[in-house]
Amino acid sequence: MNLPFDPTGEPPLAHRAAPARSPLAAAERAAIEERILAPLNDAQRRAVITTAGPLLVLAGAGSGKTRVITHRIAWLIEHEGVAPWQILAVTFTNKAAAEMRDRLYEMIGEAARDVAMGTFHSICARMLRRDGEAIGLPKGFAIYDADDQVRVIKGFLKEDDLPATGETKPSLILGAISRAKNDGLSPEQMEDRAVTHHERLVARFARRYATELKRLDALDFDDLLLEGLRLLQDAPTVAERYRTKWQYLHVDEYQDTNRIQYNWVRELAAKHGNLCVVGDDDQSIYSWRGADIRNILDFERDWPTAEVVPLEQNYRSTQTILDAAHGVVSHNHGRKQKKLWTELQGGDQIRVYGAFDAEDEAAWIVRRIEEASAAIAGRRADAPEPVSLTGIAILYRTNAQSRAIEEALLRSGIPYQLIGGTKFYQRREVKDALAWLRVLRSDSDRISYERILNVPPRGIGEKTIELLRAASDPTTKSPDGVPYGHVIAAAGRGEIAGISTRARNALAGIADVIRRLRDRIAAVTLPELLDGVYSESGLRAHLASEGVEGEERWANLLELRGISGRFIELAPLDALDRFVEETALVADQDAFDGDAERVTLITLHAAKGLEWPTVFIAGLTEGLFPHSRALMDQEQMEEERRLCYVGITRAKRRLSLSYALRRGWGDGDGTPSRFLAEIPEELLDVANDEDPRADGDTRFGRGFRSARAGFARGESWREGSGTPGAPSGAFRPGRDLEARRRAYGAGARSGSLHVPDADGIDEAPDDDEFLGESPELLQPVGRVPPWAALGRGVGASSPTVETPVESVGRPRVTTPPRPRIPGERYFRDGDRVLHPTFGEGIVVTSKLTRHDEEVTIAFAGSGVKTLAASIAKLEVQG
DNA sequence: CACCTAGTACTTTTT
DNA sequence: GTACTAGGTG
Repeated sequence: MNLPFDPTGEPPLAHRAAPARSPLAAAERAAIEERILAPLNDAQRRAVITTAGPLLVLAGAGSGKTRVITHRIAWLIEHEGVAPWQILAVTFTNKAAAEMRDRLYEMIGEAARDVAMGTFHSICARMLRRDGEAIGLPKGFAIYDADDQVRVIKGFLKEDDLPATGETKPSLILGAISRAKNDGLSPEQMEDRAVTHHERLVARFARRYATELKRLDALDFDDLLLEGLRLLQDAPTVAERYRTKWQYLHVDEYQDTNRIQYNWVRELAAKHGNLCVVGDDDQSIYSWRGADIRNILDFERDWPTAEVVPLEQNYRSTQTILDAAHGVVSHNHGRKQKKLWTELQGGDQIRVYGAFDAEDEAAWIVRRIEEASAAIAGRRADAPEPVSLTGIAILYRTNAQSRAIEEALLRSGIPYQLIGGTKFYQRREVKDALAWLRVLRSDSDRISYERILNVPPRGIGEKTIELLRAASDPTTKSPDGVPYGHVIAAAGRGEIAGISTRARNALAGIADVIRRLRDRIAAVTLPELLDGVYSESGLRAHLASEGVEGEERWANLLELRGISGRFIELAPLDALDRFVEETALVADQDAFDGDAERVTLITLHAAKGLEWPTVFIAGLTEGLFPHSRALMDQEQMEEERRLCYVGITRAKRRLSLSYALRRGWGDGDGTPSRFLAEIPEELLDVANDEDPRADGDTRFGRGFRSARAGFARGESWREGSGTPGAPSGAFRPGRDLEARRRAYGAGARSGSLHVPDADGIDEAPDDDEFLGESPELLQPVGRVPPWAALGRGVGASSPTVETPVESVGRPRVTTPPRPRIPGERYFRDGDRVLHPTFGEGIVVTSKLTRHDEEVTIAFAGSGVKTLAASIAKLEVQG
């Protein structure tokens, strides 16, 4: 999380003139010029010193755009004498903003703190927090995420007795509402334009949704932008203040801005026109979120005096990688013609592997990583360069693909960090705790109240909630409705008929807890407030009685408490506000740690803006990547292609592309992706080219060469041309495929040694032929618990484990307990531990929190868990 | 009212 | 393989 900056505050909003610019001595000036401009090429330099008026920087992948923005800001401050707080930089993620601030800090020191930086969402949120009242917004509005939104819609569906599936699926309705909002349509306009039955239905929901959010004092993500824009349009005094304050505007990833964001920027820049946007039309991958690629394509039309600076020298990748990326993206139409170049001629060929299935694919990736990291230990003389795990990333199209890869990594003991997936702030217990905090700030936030009412279970069920809701809804007596918090207090006093005694007592208890916690807010720190929430809400006791799952959740709550400590310098009420706000706006990517000695697992979308020496892209089959939803649509297909371009250009030195001939449930038919066919063949090193269909097996995709030839002839595949889920019995893969699957497949998973596969084929593999082909494949997997080497560091030899696997979970040796020293970690990386339920595991890492130690453990059968040492009954094994 | 089970439907990407 | 739902039981 990016620590406090106040977009409006220090220095105060009241307009101040820029500090009087004392004329710089010539020598001083020359020194600044040298320091800021010397590291730049000609084009970058031009972008940095062009400070007045509109500027479009067309920055190809890896061409140093972040560097241009930071140097430009440094230039503005040091050379042009602009005050830091007169500069605004909008980035795509909070992480990017934090990084930019760090880099700027290195260049110019303390002044970096005062530059306004953040995402569109976070900047708007803070402006609205401060000035929202000017357009009638409540001071303490809540920010609703996808989960909260779904709850609102589900409430409607319940009222109407409609199913939450099919055409009234909440996410579908919300998607339609969001699109309309981003197109600037009001619910009324939606209704007017609705033609189909479904459009009318969505329009009605949109109207209801808007009314309801207003009543709940809540804004969703779209509202933050819309209201942010409205603030600039409808509150002239406020708008004028911001326009005067922010004299120099920067927008990164401009190709991914939507219409609302575009208008917001235009409003801010209206007066001075000092607007620098940086982007690359080839990297536009968010049209589904309303991003409008025309914003960048038409910039010169919108700002006729704009200067345009193309950055075409790439500093990141080898020529081979750039040629591959260009090979793919040049199949798109309507792009700004450009071709990146690099001084790094040549480079390793791009490896391509056609795997049997997703497990085989993951295993292949793991082997390549092991090979490369063996080079660190100096085991491989021919290794090109040592590789650290920090420098390796595995990219994929959908989050679901991470599972197979995670399992393979876990098995081989390679540490990894997963970006995305189930996010910390979306976990149930974390959201529950945050709901408690939100409730403390607001009487209206019904969604949050309903979240906490029965967590832990207090005998408040659907019926009670219905009564509460009815009491809260507008009536003739109270046309605006009654705030939910008041209703709860009233119900606790027995003023609402029909509520059971049990529920009534529970509600009185909740009202009482809320009252007590509210009294305490101003007097205690945020972590202490959370302690109060945990104990008085009963959350803590509840989790303690929930066994192992409870431990894990409790660990998350401790983590949340730890995070809340970052706001400790602020006044308690502000700290609460900021904490609740920022936890609502954190992005996945914000969790990425670029220094951790771990392999990174990440979606292609989230990988934008990042880079690694070694990159794997997995799942390159038709239907998965390009995704099936793009197969019929030219525009969407082009976006998939840009996504592929983004993926390829993340790699600095080595790139591997892989696909699986057979995938599970419907995500692709196993035909190698057309993107593979679009890369010039001489750049590729095809490790495996089997074509099961040549043997008449239609359960698999075509082989690489056959597919390539097919694409060259203009053939196309549609989803389903393979036959995933074909009737069993037809399954007759070539024996080498079968053997590979056996070596890597189900039988080796998660410590259980032998599971007959789903097809019932359970004959002995033809080991001889198999071993002859690649002897290492049978090695540890399937013979020893695969997780045996966990936590021992990469490149270390796997320890021999004599224990038969059947005995896993039973202690063999018991050693005297290790002394517990306060303030020091008790568990060490690599410790073998025993847990009453999860069985045996290896400590991956642990860290101290204020009152406890959180231990991350890889268990044989249950995966990786983080447990609180004080609660979990963990035994260290000898 | 809470918990369990079995059955069903569904899978993009995210601030 | 999972996430969610409905329906039954305690």
